[in-house]
Amino acid sequence: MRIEWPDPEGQEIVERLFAVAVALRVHFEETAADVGLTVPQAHTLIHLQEPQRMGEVAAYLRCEPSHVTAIADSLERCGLLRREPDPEDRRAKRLLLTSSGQQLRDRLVARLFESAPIISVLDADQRIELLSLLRTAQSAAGSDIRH
Amino acid sequence: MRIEWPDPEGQEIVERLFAVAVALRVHFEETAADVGLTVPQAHTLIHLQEPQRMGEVAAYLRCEPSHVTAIADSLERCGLLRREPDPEDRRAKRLLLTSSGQQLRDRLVARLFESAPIISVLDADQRIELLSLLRTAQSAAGSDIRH
DNA sequence: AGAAAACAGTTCATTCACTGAAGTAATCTC
DNA sequence: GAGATTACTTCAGTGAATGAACTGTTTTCT
Repeated sequence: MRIEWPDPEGQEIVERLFAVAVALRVHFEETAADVGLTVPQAHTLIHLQEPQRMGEVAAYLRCEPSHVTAIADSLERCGLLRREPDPEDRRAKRLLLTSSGQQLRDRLVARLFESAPIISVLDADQRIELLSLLRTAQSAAGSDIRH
Repeated sequence: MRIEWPDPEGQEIVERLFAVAVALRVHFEETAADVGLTVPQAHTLIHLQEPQRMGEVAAYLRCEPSHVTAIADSLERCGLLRREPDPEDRRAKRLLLTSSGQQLRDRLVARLFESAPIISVLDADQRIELLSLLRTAQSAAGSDIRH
């Protein structure tokens, strides 16, 4: 990013974290495309390990509910999920994966994690160290996956 | 992300890194919006610390050259940059910031770094540790900033 | 030197993710 | 039980991004 900054060490951390973010994003896009999904479709599929109400999916994706309708339409057309009425609230619908949706989700998740950039280079000790730092850093802030 | 996985520690690292990526992305979007820029406009401005050829900017943004034309048009209309002919190749044009573009870039960069999420929670020792891990992890792979 | 190929940027049509407003049906509140 | 709120849908519109066709410039090859 090449940025001037009074605290060069803090700067480098942010730059490198941005680079991590980019690498993960590209990794996600490529993996989704590999299994024939767009990015929002892949995010939705990943989130549907258990059936979820559409509004809940919209909150997860940080988008308008109307957009979830469109994503669900496309995934339903592909036979990857079904809508079912929510037994607790007849206004709401729950999205749930079909068996082929479940299979595709498994493949997607496996590929996403098996070749994730960055961590593969670290040895066991370094991983533990990194994990501990990430836990500390994130203990305050809460966040979700997003495209 | 809630994902089943044989190596729970590796899984948690990847999940947390995804969360970092999301947080940084949101931070970037908000900061860009704060100074009145869209995400691609902000990325372009940041990259123009020195004048760059449009094709070079396209490579940096990982987009088609025709899209850089559109971004440059909008930033030029705002008076933030100028096109100048590349002295070394009359086919090419270089984008360079006007003084108000330079000012806006400085403000943007300052805000981007001053309140970056995650690191602000860590103390000096932890920062050094994190930085060292990031350096190790990224020594192999090269990557750039992207939306 | 001169013709052909490759290249830098632009224009335009189109795609796709996403928003926002209006509508329908079900549930909550008083 | 009337009125407000909520869950999803429909539809029109925005904005980021692509890809093909075009102009002008440089490179390459003989």
